[in-house]
Amino acid sequence: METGDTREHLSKEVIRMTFELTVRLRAHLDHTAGRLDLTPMQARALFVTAEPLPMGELADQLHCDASNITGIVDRLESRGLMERATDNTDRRRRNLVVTDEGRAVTEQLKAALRDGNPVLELDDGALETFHDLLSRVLAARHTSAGSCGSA
Amino acid sequence: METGDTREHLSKEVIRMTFELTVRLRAHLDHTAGRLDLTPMQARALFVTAEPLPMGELADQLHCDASNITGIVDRLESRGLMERATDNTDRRRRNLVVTDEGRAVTEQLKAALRDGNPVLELDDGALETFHDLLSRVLAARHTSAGSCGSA
DNA sequence: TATTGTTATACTCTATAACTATA
DNA sequence: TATAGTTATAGAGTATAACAATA
Repeated sequence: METGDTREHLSKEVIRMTFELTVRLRAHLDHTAGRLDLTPMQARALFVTAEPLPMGELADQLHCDASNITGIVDRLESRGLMERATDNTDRRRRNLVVTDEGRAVTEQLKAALRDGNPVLELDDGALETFHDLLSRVLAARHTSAGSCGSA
Repeated sequence: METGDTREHLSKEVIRMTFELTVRLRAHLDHTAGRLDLTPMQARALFVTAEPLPMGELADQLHCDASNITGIVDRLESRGLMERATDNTDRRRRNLVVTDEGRAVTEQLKAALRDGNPVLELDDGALETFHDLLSRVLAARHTSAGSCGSA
């Protein structure tokens, strides 16, 4: 058996499993968000907006077009979970700020996300190893098709 | 420092990172699918339908309501990538079968999914460890909110 | 009576393009 | 002229409920 074949086989398996993990974690997030009366995108927006940030940056972090953010934030704002603050240094910008209620919901979301998360079934040692591997994977720069670039 | 605190801290970090990984892999899948003129759900349907399977089972695997499958399969069928076959043992069922062209597209998809996948940046040893950990995570049964159960 | 898949409905997400207001 | 955000639009995903065909 050649090393290339092993790597090839291993890669295919890992691709399949990361796909499966992604599907499962996505279902977990969607379900958890639903229990808090949040759509998946609303939950992700809250999750990501720890510090005030302009709308375009939220679009980047959520990997979607800026035009979508308007509606998503509209709905969060109408529920009092988020607000648009004006930026005095550049009055085109609207800085998104999570309200107190929004922060409370976000904390509920994070707690609920821990319950039933399959990753946390791992014992301490394995969890630590998993942590290290994730750090390395996430540290790697996006290569060809990482983000929604044109190319 | 107590063990519980370490575990707690580690858990939070791992949750945050799996969330980030999920977002990134999802963007990667969506972008890759788009390059093959597939919507994300169409890509997932093809990915999952290696063996013929009834529509309800596809709904389960895709974690969505059965009513959505009709439209998704309609569009795949109109492109000649998938077909509805009648099941002679139970004529209510329609078994989904990927056509030759559908299989070709699926192979393209899988190959494209490997390119630029951040997980494959890992070296052989780390990849193997990651493989083992994923196996353990995926083997764990869904607990509270794993699937879209009522509860 | 229960199950498989469809249809109808209403809402959300999605990208594209054209627009406003700032810079 | 370029950028941040909005609006309009059309297509796709989403769950719910009511329905047909079959079991």
